[in-house]
Amino acid sequence: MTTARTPTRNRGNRRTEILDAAARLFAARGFHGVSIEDIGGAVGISGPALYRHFSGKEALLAEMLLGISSRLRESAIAVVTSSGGPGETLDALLNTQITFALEQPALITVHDRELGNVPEPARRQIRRLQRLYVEEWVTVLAELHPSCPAARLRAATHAVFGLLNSTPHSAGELPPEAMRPLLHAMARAAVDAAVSAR
Amino acid sequence: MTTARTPTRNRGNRRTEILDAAARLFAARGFHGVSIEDIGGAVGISGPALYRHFSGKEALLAEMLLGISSRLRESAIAVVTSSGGPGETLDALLNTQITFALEQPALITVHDRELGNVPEPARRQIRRLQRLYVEEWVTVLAELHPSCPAARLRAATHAVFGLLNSTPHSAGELPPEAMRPLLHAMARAAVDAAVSAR
DNA sequence: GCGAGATGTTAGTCATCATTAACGAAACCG
DNA sequence: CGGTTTCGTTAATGATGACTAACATCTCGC
Repeated sequence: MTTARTPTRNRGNRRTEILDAAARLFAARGFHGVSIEDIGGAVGISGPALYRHFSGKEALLAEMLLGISSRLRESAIAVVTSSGGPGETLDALLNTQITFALEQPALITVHDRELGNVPEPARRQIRRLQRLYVEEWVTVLAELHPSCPAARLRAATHAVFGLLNSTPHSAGELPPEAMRPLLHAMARAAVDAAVSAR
Repeated sequence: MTTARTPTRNRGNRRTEILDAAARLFAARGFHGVSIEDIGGAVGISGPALYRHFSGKEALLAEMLLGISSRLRESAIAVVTSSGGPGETLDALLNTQITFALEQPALITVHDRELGNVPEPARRQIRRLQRLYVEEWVTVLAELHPSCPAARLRAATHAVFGLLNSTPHSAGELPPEAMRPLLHAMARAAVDAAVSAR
């Protein structure tokens, strides 16, 4: 069984290793504040070796953001198609977003800062995925309160994302086991307040 | 009345004009994504003329962030020292932060993204002001619910900032007159949920 | 009117950086 | 084994960009 080992040593691992390191660096210093040399150094190879894995720095960023957007959207679809009432679905959406925010703060940071540095073919696609993700939330919220105008629901959704994605700022204040229920309670209360018209 | 005109033409206006333009550019493309030439161009002068007003690009950023942090903190102090019960004080804090977030989205964006690019003498001072601003909030929240541990209050405060500072993302979804009460209601509900122990 | 300071300008300079070139070595395929 | 692919390496190369120098101009105080 020759395929039992690793086909061509570690195929694909280097790519994701690079993407992870780059995400951390981009989150800390911004896309233009990180050099190709920095990224290579972070994974033990040096400089232009990156071009064996990515066609360029912008392509690397594009793949990173595309990956994040797709994963978020896919998890939202999984949640929405499976569960029961809109209240439970909302809680499940909150949970997946909270998990993501707590486990991948660097990706969260990069995701909402660096879209402007993605070149045009990919940028549109990322925006599309982000929009679709928001619409999953808006749909659930609309079921929960049909009389609320969609624009208000969209604004509320963005505000909740802001709340949940604050984790990079409050890093270390509380352990994740305490952070998770706190964020859930706050977000749920915020949503309910947004949706109860005034 | 020679002083009725403008002393030395427009003393000080150029500086703030530059700071405003730079804030917009930094918010859009990040500190390293904006050149000195870009900033000069945005105010009608070209390139190295900036060095007549600031000692360098980093000094410009430092002054920008220092200004933001000071203004936020001063407004918080004004609110806290003036008003009545903790509930009213919290609402007043929310209102000033919402005003800032709605009127100066670029400053909000730069404020929580670019601290890492400020050189060391100033960075410490900015961090100090940010911490003090958070502590104003925490103090008010503690009055509102003394049994809640301070770490939880701090985490909740950061989460509320994330919610309120989401305005750059939801730009255009709702007019500011609708955005303001929505943000207030959501934030207040989130705070109350955070503070009611579980 | 005139020297000074404030405010610009354009033309270097010197780093940094993304990207390419040219070249090596290990692993796999036959 | 021999050859090809994969994954690295260390030099260029070419742009870009922060900052400095040398040189106007304009206003103001006198």
